[in-house]
Amino acid sequence: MVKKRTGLVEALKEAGFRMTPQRTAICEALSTRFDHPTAHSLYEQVKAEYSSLSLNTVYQTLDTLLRIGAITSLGSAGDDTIHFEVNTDPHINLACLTCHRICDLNSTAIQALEAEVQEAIGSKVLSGRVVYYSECLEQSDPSDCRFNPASSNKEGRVDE
Amino acid sequence: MVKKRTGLVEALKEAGFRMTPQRTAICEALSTRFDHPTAHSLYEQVKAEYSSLSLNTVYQTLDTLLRIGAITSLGSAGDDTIHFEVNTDPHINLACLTCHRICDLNSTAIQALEAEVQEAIGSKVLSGRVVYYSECLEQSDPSDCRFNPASSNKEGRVDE
DNA sequence: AACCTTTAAGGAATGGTTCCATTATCTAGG
DNA sequence: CCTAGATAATGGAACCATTCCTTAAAGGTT
Repeated sequence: MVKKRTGLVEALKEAGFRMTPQRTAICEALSTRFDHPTAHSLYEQVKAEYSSLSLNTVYQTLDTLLRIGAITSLGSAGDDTIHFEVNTDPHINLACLTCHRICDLNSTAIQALEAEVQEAIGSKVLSGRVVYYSECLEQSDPSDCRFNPASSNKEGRVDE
Repeated sequence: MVKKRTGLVEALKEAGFRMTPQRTAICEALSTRFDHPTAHSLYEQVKAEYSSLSLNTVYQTLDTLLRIGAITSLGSAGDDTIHFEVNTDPHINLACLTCHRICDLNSTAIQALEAEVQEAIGSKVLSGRVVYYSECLEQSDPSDCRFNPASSNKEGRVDE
């Protein structure tokens, strides 16, 4: 049972940003794939639809979404590129340092964690990254990730 | 009451790595400062002692320490450079997106979090990053970070 | 002390991300 | 509708943290 996300487009509009076909397409792409995309992978995906799309536009849109808190940044998964998180529900991320995929892990403890943070600082928490690193495989075939939902975690989701 | 850290030098030796003056100096530098240094800031610090030190050596040593789990990587604090964590006790990191400093926050919930991770995956957890982002200041003077231990958190430690 | 292997140094290369100038596009106001 | 003013997209150049490569310089072992 995959939860439908609140629209990124709506979030941009509410924050007072102009809507353009590119932004709409990027938001669509973000909301349809349940992985942890990089700027480049999004670019490739949306460029299929808008051949004139600039990589720069993807970076700008991601930055805008970050600033309004609609997405978060998870940093690198051992591949020196930034992975983004579209699922804003509090959860743990498991990153594999071999295949560089990240999957979500539901957590009950993380609510308490965020409460601790909120209490410790006066100002508002803008975003958070909770990532644990491991090796999901002995072999190096990414299609066989041991973090895969099929093997250990019904609700986990795997990305590239 | 600051806890004395287990030696990084010893960890390297135990892992079978050769000791060199440079590595020793870098480990010393890491263990004496209680912040979340970047490769460059370590380089500047140790270069004062070893003028011939190469930035490359710092990167290599940090990578080695990462691989044996003696330190962890926290990623960027909004400044597009990697900050390292020398305190391997489980804790929360608070990063300020204005002044790019990170401080530690003791947490009780984080033990439960790591237990959840350990249970979810079969393989060993290599490292983790638990970072929350906020703005510590209205004004932009880094010396006045609201995350500063003096103001809110006795055990917090602030870095650049 | 000699040998083999690991490490340091220096500099060049890489590549993700950002910056800049120009052109196109959106939205509000007339 | 049309126009004006502001925001966004594009393309390409620039940036800079990090990595790669090659050579010279130690470690540590027999």
